[in-house]
Order: sequence, then C-alpha cells, then structure tokens
Amino acid sequence: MSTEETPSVPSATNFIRDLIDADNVSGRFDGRVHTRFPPEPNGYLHIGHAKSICLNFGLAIKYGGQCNLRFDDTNPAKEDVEYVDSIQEDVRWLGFKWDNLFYASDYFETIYQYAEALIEKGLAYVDSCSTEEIRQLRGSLTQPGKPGPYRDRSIAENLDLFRRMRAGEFPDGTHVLRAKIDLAHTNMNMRDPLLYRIRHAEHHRTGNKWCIYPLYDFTHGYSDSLERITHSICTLEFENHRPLYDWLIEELDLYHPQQIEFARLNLTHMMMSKRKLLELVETKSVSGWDDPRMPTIAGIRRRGYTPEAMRAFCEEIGVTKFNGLTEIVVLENAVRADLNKTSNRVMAVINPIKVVIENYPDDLVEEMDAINNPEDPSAGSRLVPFSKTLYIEKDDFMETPHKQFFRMSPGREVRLRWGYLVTCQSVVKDPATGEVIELRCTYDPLTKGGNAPDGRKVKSTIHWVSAAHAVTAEVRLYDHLFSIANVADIPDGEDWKNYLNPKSLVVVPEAKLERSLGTAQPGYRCQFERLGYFCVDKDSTPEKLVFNRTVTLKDDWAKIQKKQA
RNA sequence: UACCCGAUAGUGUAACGGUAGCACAACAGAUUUUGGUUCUGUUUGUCCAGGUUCGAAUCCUGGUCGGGUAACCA
Repeated sequence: MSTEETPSVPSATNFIRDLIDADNVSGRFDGRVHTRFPPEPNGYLHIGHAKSICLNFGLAIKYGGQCNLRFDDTNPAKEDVEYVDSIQEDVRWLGFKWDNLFYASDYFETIYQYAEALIEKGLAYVDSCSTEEIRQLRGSLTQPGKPGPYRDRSIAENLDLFRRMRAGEFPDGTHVLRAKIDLAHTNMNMRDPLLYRIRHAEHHRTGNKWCIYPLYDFTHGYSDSLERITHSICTLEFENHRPLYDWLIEELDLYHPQQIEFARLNLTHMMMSKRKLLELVETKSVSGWDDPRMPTIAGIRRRGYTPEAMRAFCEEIGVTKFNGLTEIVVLENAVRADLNKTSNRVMAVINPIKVVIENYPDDLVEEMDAINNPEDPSAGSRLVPFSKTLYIEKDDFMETPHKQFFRMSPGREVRLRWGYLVTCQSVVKDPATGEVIELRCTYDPLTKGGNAPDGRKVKSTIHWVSAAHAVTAEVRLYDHLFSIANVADIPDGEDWKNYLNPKSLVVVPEAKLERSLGTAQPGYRCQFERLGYFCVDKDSTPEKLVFNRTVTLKDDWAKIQKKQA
C-alpha cells in the first residue's frame, strides 16, 4: 500500500483492528493483511463510501498490507463506465492508491466453473420456476419455505440445462441456478439462494460474451477468495449473508477470507441512499452528482472540502457495529480545522451597504498591509486598497443596537480591519422605504493600520471592501440539503423530497470582493474573514467569478441572536 | 410472530475482570486587529432485573428498546 499524499497511519483502535491483531497472533493469515474496497459502478461514491475507503485502505497502511479496488460489476443493467471513472477519481482524490485494480467480471469464467463444480457435488440446481413461484415457495420471515418441483433434477440434467443457459438457448427469466441448501432455514439467505440469472444484456466490460450473470452472493466471496483477501469488510446489512459467504467457500474447499461487518455512516441532515441520490439528479432537484450540496465525494470536493479533512473525519467517527447517527457538525468541524490552518484570509462583503468616510480625501487611495493567515506566518501579507467610499456588511450595522451588539452603530467607533478606526456619524435613508442605504462616517487619520496611538480600544473589527476597487462575484451559499435531522424519521409513504431544505442554496449574484481575488482560479480556497471558508467553483470564469461557501465560521453572535429569537 | 446484530454523557467513540476516559455539542471565563483561532474550567453517562466474583460497562441468564433480513439488486 502506498499513497501519493501519504495519509498518516490511523491511530484510533476499533473492533476490526482487534480482530486483525488476534489473527496476526494466531498466524491465521500468516500475518498478511489484504483488504479491498468493492463498489458497484452504478452511482457516485458518497461520504459513507469514504468511511469504507479510509477503513480498508487505512488498515492496509497500518499493517503494511495491501488494498485492492474491485468493481463489483455483476449487474450490466445498472452499471456504467461513467461510474467506473468517477469512483477511481474519488478514491485517488481521497489520497489512496490501490495495489490492484480488479473487476468481478474478470472472474466470470472461474466463477462459472465453480458453479459447475457445485452442480456436480449435488449442491446446486437449475430451477425453472417463475419469479413469483420462487417467491411463494421461499416462505416468509416466520414461515418456512417449501421445495419446488425442479429441486431434485439429476446432476446431469442440471449440468446440461446450465450449459444451455450459458449458450443462450433460453430467454431471460426462464431458468436460474440455485444453491441447494435448506428451504426451511431460519436465515432467508440460506433458502436455496439464487446464484445465476439469465440476462441477455451487454456488459460494459465483457460485452456480449455472457448472457448469464452471477449474483452478488455467488460472486463476492469467490472474488475475495481469488484475490486472497484476508479481511473482507462490509456493512451491517450483509451480516445475514455471512453464513452463505462461508458455505459457498467451504463447500468448494477454497481459500477462506474473514467477512467482518461494520455500521455504515449516517449523518444528520444528509441522505446516503444511492438510489435516492440518483433520483435527486434525475429529477433535477440538484445540478448533478457533483452539486456541492450532495453528500457525494464529487459534491463535497466541489464544495471545497479537502481530502485531509475527510480522512480526519473518518478517523474521528470511529468504527463499530452500532447503527448510529453522527451530527453533521463533526464533519463541518473537520473541514474548519483543516482550512483554518491552510487558508488565506481575504475580505469579501456578501450583503453590501455603502460607507462614505466624510473626512477622507476624495481621490486618495492607500494600500493597506493585510496579513494573509494569522495561523501561518509564512503565508505573508498583501496590499488592500482603502478609499473614501467602501462597502461593509449590512449585518455589521444597527441603527439602534441591541445591548450585546458591538459592531457599527451611530456614534460608536469600530475598527475597519487593516484600515482605520472609524465612527458612524449619520445614516442616509431611502425616502420612500425608510431603509438605511448609506452610512456617513469619519476616520481618525492617526489610526492607520487599525491601532490608536493613545492605546484606546474598540469592541469590534469589521471587514470592508473599497467600492472603486471591488471585484463583483457570484457567491453561492450552501446549507444542509435536508431540513430534517434524521432522514430515517421520514414516514414511509411520504415523499422524502418534501423534506429538502428550500434554502440549501442561496445565490448572491453581486457580492463585493477585495481586489486580490480578481484572478482567483477554480479550486482556490480561502477564508472570507468573519463569514466562512469559500472556494472558486468550476463554473467560474475571469469575466464572472463564482465562489462556493464550503462552511461558515463558528458564529457566537448568531448563537446569541438565535437565543433571543 | 422467526432469525441475526446491537445498546457507555445531547451526539460519536474508548476502557479487553481492577480509578468510566476522549472528541464534538452545551455552559462559564481568559486571550484576540476575525463574535474566528487558541487556552482554562463546568455540566451531563454504563438500557433494566437477577447471577458469578474480593471486585462487573466488561462474564452468565432473563427482559426492554433499537437496527437488519422475505430483488432473478449490491
């Protein structure tokens, strides 16, 4: 296992590592650790997959083992190369490099031979019942199933029919291959599970070579076995499949990996169902798989999240068998922690109100020195133009301030960051609406840079942009996709799309940015001081800049306001 | 009504028979040219009932609650 960005070795322990440690002590796998990440290429990867990727690749790094990327491509109807490509891009972006790239379809011939071997041992048979008949005979959760009329066909007949299935003699749905186990088994997965179905469909890799395709259970364990995987890690819903996984491998006396199940990731205000994410894309509820509101890796990448933050998050949430619900703030904190250290600060006014410094010379422009990142002295500083007419944030002014509001208000002195101490003297209102449309201020010429020689303090520092030098940009403010915390709480039968957050995207068409942002390129990340972390979207052009809000800064003032409301 | 799995602060996780910790959240304070960052402190927890043991979050039994399972999906 090697990586381009060399993710750090995971430090947190978990029950899977305990199991691996035990296997290493007993020598069960000769001290080898070989995992795999096995996505089906039928959609884009999401944050839940990121957890699995970090787990599987992380274990390989931790134990000096290997991790494969394997596409579980046994259902040609749903799969596509678009997804194969995006999955590889996403795994690479997360910082991991697979030791081997495999496809389950690589094993189709071998798996077919395994099927014949099972038939020859009397452990599989061709069933010619309809889907409905099979379903009826399988029984229910509380009722045992019953053998069907084709269950006791001879080995020779089964072999003949199966070979003719492969040869394409039968239409879809006429026959299936089933394991012969126990129709009355308490585990539904053991009630003669289906192994092969007929599908006259073109496969994205094998083309028209096959018209029968193995099902998941029949494919997955054998793929693990062929790759000599040691620990086959999957999510909880496959727990009931483990007896079948073991049975299929044991009956053919093959190399036997250990399947281990862990709880998938659930996040508040998020939804991880691939099927529903596809529905969001198809109904144009979002702009695409990489809409920055989507929980897809492509989406969060476009949103401005970093691979480092994602890995730190996956490390932090841990790995257990408890099906919990992680608060989305944990994710948001992970990206804040990373961006705080690495992002340059800039000033941007999203909701501008004009400020005129009455005693500032009309034509003077001063270049103010502004520190780029207080967390990183090596980031240096830049020059920001200051002039008579500025923009500040509307929210940073109150005509009649609340007692806990200590930003600009009439008569109160505040600091313009890296600029001067200024005092609001009067306001200009729209005569029609009464709305404050302009603030008239004075500045203290002795406070250039923001410090008063007499040592007097101000309670607030606010950001600003020189009107004449401002760069206009579109800013997209993103919020949670769902207004409901736990999407699992949405009642069955109710349209889950009713719970989408109508304010998950707010477009600000004309935000005012400081001059230095004029040349920012797509992918560039920075902090808009006091507002949040932003990045330049792929839609951005030199003529029309577009920024995405990755995440807001923590905001105690907003908390105070919320309490008062 | 069957089988499988799970349960530790509000949330997520550690403790592997020997002092219940950590992170996030919340609250209070300090620092601060970002109401950011950083730092300090506080509140809050072993699902219930029995049993084994000198000693149980941990082992056993029974219950309660939650999740999963009846695609020719994965």
